[in-house]
This record gives sequence, structure tokens and C-alpha cells, in this order.
Amino acid sequence: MTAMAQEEGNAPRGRPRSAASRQAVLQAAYAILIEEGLGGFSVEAVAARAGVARTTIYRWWPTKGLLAFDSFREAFGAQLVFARTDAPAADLRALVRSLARALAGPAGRLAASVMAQAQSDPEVQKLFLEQFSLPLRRHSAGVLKAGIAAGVFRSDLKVERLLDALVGAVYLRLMFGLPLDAAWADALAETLLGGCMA
Amino acid sequence: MTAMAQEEGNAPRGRPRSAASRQAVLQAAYAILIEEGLGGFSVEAVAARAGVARTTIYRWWPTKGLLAFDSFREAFGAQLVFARTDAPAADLRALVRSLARALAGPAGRLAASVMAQAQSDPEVQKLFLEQFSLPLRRHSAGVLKAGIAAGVFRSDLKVERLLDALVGAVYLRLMFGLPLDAAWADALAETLLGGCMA
Amino acid sequence: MTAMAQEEGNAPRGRPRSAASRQAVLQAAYAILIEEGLGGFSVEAVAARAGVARTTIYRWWPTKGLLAFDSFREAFGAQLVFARTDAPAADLRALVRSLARALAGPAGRLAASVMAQAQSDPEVQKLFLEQFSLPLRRHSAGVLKAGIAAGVFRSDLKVERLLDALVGAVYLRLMFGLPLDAAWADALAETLLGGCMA
Amino acid sequence: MTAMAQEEGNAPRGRPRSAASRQAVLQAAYAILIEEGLGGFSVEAVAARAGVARTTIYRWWPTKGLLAFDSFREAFGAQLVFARTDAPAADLRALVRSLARALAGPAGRLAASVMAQAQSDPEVQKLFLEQFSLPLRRHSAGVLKAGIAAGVFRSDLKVERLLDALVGAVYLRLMFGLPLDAAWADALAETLLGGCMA
DNA sequence: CAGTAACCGAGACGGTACGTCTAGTCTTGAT
DNA sequence: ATCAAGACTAGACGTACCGTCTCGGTTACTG
Repeated sequence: MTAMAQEEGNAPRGRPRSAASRQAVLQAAYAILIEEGLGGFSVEAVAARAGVARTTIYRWWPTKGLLAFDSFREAFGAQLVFARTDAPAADLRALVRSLARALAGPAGRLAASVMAQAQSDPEVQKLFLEQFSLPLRRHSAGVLKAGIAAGVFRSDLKVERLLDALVGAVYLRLMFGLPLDAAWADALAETLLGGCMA
Repeated sequence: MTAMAQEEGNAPRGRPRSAASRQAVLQAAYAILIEEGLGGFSVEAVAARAGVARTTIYRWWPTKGLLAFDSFREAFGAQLVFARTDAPAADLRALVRSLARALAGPAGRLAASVMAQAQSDPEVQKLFLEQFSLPLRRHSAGVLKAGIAAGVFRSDLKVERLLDALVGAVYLRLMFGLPLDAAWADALAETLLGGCMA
Repeated sequence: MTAMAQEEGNAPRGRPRSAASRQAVLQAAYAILIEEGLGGFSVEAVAARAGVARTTIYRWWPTKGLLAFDSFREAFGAQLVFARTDAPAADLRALVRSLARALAGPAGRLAASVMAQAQSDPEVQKLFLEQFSLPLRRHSAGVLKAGIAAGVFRSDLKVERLLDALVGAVYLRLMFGLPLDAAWADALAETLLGGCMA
Repeated sequence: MTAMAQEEGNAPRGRPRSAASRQAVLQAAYAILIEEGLGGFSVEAVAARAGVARTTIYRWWPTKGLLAFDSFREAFGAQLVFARTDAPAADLRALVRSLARALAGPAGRLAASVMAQAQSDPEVQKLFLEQFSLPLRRHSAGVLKAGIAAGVFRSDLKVERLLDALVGAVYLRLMFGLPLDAAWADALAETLLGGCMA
């Protein structure tokens, strides 16, 4: 490890970054976004809640948006684990349910906040897309393509467009503050599955 | 005439509201949101650009979000006119295209800005939903239900879920800054139509 | 009266000035200055308390200072009536007592307010001096000169300087918020009288 | 040194206060009060003239009145140095002259402004009284008492009342915008001295 | 083991925008 | 002509945050 670091030429000099501070900041950001929403989310408030100097935040997170995104990533982590069985239709249903369930909780508020921030910060937009949305889509696309390969889904299915519809529906409700329950998720899955079958 | 005014109990007293100021404010808000985005959208900036006193804005628009929404409504107006022929599938395709085309232009940036504001202002969220989103959905639902009645779409089609998917897909791309061109709209429509036919 | 007015060429046309409004404004100004002090004294507050339109105040009183002065004059009126007996020393004592007693009450707060306004409005300064201070001094000077003529006060007494001292002492305590009781007034009179006697 | 600091418990943390800013603010306040008077004296104007952020002013001076007073104190400083010889009458004359000369200049306008502010801010009233007026009076009282002890002034002289008259006369002319020249000061001193001699 | 590099806390600084308050002016309809 | 009502321009108020800066102190690795 050390060798690798040295190979990269970044022998870590000086006092190392405080892991405690980092955690405190991310958790404070999380708590504020959940409890007070975007309105109460300021560097000042996060610093105060984390018991950390404001400068420490500015040293590591150049903008509020990136702090929010980091907090979201930390909290959301890899909550989404999609099984891939040999029943593609069921897999798709499980996928929609899983996404809806995850975003129905506090992570949903975080995601919505990050999306809002993204509207005034292209960097956040790009990060959220590349580091969160795309990986999820890649995995989901895999499920769909497997279904096509297995002959369960029709061969001319436009995978990307179906995912636009599927993911978009979830986000739409998220951002309008409408409930994301399992019944809704199942109904959505069923409706979309209709056009997928071979 | 006087009788009517008295019936309504609103004998208009005092200096009447300036229509010129109202227009100037809404246009300035529009211009700033388009040219500079949410970041540059402040009451201060709108007032300066409109050549209007800041207090005049506060008198009529209690929050920035409502100003943005009003500006969006004023600018977007009734751009969406959906024909309803006796070819439901074509109608649906036209509907998706129309929505995509409308939101591909400057109105899209406005809509995204309002959605962002809605994340920190439930009033905006409610207004946008009720005054913009729902009316559109009601009309679209009509198209779909006509198709069901005509026997073109399957009778157990979940209209609301299909609209979630359709509208959600558009918004998703809008908020990620991805292009909303006609090709994409057609592909989406085709994909979703697959599950609709009887 | 009307004949005279016509002789002066100002036949009063249009709606005559409302005496009720004038009184209401002056009393409201008085009440606010007494109850809330200079800080709460705004045209807005006076209008609200008087139940009068703001424009009505601006029509008749060009500045806040003049309104305050008018209110002071109305309320203070001719409270000071100095007897002039054949005992000049006693007259002087009575004069000091009378001035102190008058300014110890609410009129004192008004006077102090007007003095404060005068520091940012020369017109008020001039009015207060000419319409309130000088008449009082003229009368007081009469008392003193009578004393000199009677041979009670020394003939080279500088009347104006003595009045500077006498009136100044009262105002000083007024503006520092120190009490203006009879004992103080008597002590002052006695101290100053010492240098007056022949 | 460190020990002393710890004893005082004031280990100075954070960026130290900028002496340059402090000076710039006080001088700007001074200049504005002299050149434009109370009317032009706003935190905004002071900040602009000082080339300092408005927030920096609010950080250190809670109200306009205290800023004015601080500016007065800084500018007026210890201009008044009263000699105390063995000729009490001459000392008193010098004292009156000195006070009049000092307040005839720009410091007089500052003092009048502070007095005006004091009418709507008891804190300013108290500060001005305790930190400026009383010290001056204590010194003046010393001169008078020395005169009494030396048998030059009459033993029953009411020192405090004489000072009321003396200082009051000066302030009265100051606040009415009347000139405070040496001739006037001498005449006042002579008039008041009459009642002091043994 | 001293030096030094990067961290952390505290807090002042120049700014921007907020939302409110007040000053004056202007424009109505009504008296 | 005056009044009540109320919209308008203008600008200061005091507050909240922003992002930068300058301190004193605190860890680490390094010569």
C-alpha cells in the first residue's frame, strides 16, 4: 500500500486528515438534510452541528452540492443489491421495488436534495449521474439484456428507454413528494413489463 | 357595473397595481433563469433587471420559488396543445413528442429550476403539481382512456402508472441535462406503447 | 371672516381641511413621542395611530421634525405663566421652578425629542428657537431688567448670559434624563441669584 | 507573559481584529458627522466611506449611537487640559473658555450628534454622561472646591448647581447652533463668578 | 529530536442577498 | 381641494451565510 502511494508520488506529509472530522461532517450534513431539508443546509449549520471548524469543511468540499452528494453517497452506500435469478420478469419487479423502497426512506430526501443542487451546479449533476445513476443503470440493463438473451423479453426492446421510464417514474414521485410504496412499485413494474415480453 | 363590484365586495380602492411592473418582473425573472440559471436568480437581481423596486416584488411574490413558478407559467402558458384524433397510438406518440419538444427549449430550464425550488418549498411543490402537472396528466389520461374505449389499448392498462413512466422519463432527462430530441421521444413512445396495445 | 378671506383673494375652494384629522395627528404624535420615544416616532406610526392617511400628514407637515414641533407646541401651549410681582428675586425663583416643573412632565420628553430632531434639521432648530425659546427669554429678561431697574439686581448684570446659564442648566438635565424637581430648581436659582444682587 | 494571559483567561484565538478597519470606521464616522451631519450618518455610508464591510461595523458597534459616541471619544480625546493655579477665579474663567473653544470646533458637532442620539438610546445617554460629562465635572468641581478652601469662593457655594449652569449654558448654545466664542465664554464666566466670591 | 509540512479550531474580514421598515411620491375613487 | 387607501421608487436596517484570511496549536513524518 505504502509502496503504491509512493509510486503515485504522494508520500503523505504533515498531519493526516482527521477521520473523525470527516465522519462528523458527513453525518451532520445528513442529519440536517433529513431533519430540516435543503433550506437549513448551510456550511455554517453543518460545521456547528459537527463541532468542526468551517474551514475544515471548505478544505475538503469545494461546494455545498458536493458535500450533499458525498453525504448521500456515504449514507446510501450499496443499499441496492439486485439479485439476478433465471426469472428476468421477477428480477425486474424486484429491481423496481428495491429502488422505490430505498428512495422512500431518508435516502430519498437526500437524493432529491442533490438533484435540486444539481440544477445550479453542473459538477454535482455530472457526479450524481456518473457515480450513482449510471452504475445503477448498467446493472439494471444487465438484468434486461439477460432477459432478452433468455428469450423472455422481446429482442427489439430498447433497454435504455425502458430504464428512462422506470427510473424517471421513481424520481418524479420522489421530487413531487408522493409516496413510493411497494404497491405502486409493483403496478409500475407490471405496466412496463407489458411491453417487454417476447 | 357598480352593483357587480359591490356584489363582489371589491370596490378597488387606492392606486391600482401596475401591470407594467408585473410584466417587467416576470420577464426579468425569466431572462435571468434562462441566461444565468438558478445561481444568479435572486430577488435583488430580478428587481435590478426589471427596473423595479425590490419591495414591489416582495409585495406580490412572497418567496423566490413562487416568483419562479409564476414566471414559468407566464412563459410556458398553453404551449401544449394535444390533438385527439381517432388514432390513439399516434396521439400518444404526438403527446410525448410535444412534451419533449416543449421542455427541450428554455421552458425546460424554467421547469427544472422550479422543481429544484420545490425541494425547499412545499408550496411551490404543491402549486407546480396542481397547476401544471395534474392538468397535463388529466388531458393525457383522456387520450389513453379514449384508446382503451376504442379497443386499441388493452382494457387493464394502468393509465396513471403509464403516465408516471412517460412524464417521469422526460423530467429525468431534463434534470440531468440530457437532450430531449424527437428521436428520443419517439423511441420512448414506442417502448411504452408496446405494453399498451390490446 | 369670510369677507376678510375674500379680501385677501383666497376664496377657499374645494373641500376644507379637516380639523378632526389635524387634531388626531397631533395627538397621535404626542402620544407616540411620550409612550415610545423618538425611536417609534415615524410618519407611518403616527398615521396609523391617528387613523389618518399618510398623505394627509405629508400634505400639512413637510418633515417629521416639524410635526414633532407642532405637536410639542400644541401640547405645551402657554403652560408657563410668570407672575411679575415687585419682588424680583422671588420672581426669578418662581421662573426657574416653573420652567423645571413644566419640563419635568411629558412636555419635557417632547422638548428633548424636538431638540434631537433639530440636530438634523436646521428648520426645526430655528423654529424651536424663535417660537419657543426666544419668547420665553424675552419674558424672563423682562423680569430681570425690572429687578435691575428696581435696584435689586446689580446694574451691570449680563441678562442674556444669566439666562443662558439658567435655561441651559434645565435643558442639560433634561437631555441627560436627570430629574428636574423643585429642590433642584431652588438650589439653582439660589446659586445664580448670588451673582445678581446689587 | 503567557502566565498573565492565562490568568486573564484571554488566550487570543482566531484572526485578530484589524486595527486598520477600526480606525477607518471611526474616521469615516467622524468625517460624515462633520461634513453631512446626523442626516447622512448611516452604517451604510460609514462602511462605504471607510472601505469596510457593513458586517464588520455591526460586529463591533451594536448601534449607530455607540458608533457616534466612539467616534467622538476617539476624536475628542483629552483635548481639555485644565491648569489649576493658585488663582481660582482665573482657573474658572480658563475652564469655561477651554470648554467653549473645544466645542466650538468639529468636536461640538459630534457632541451635539451624540446628544441627539442619546434621546433615542439610553445606553448612549448613560455612556456620554459617565465617560465624558462626569469626568469633566469632577475635575471642574475640584477647581471650585480649591477656591472655596482657599477662601476665594464663598463657603456655601453649591458646586454642582454652578456646574449645571456653566456646562448647561455651553450645551444650550451648542444645540441651538449659536456661536461659542471667547467673548461669550468670558461674559458667562464673569456673570457666574459674581455669585461665587466670598 | 528538532524541523517542517499539513492539519484543525477559532474567529475576523470583505461581500452578497435576505426580508423588513420607513420615507416620500403618485394614482385612484369618494366626499 | 381634501381625504382614505394603497401601490410605487428608493434606500437603510440588521441578519445570515458565503468564501477567504490569519492566527495559535496539533500531529505526524523526516533529516
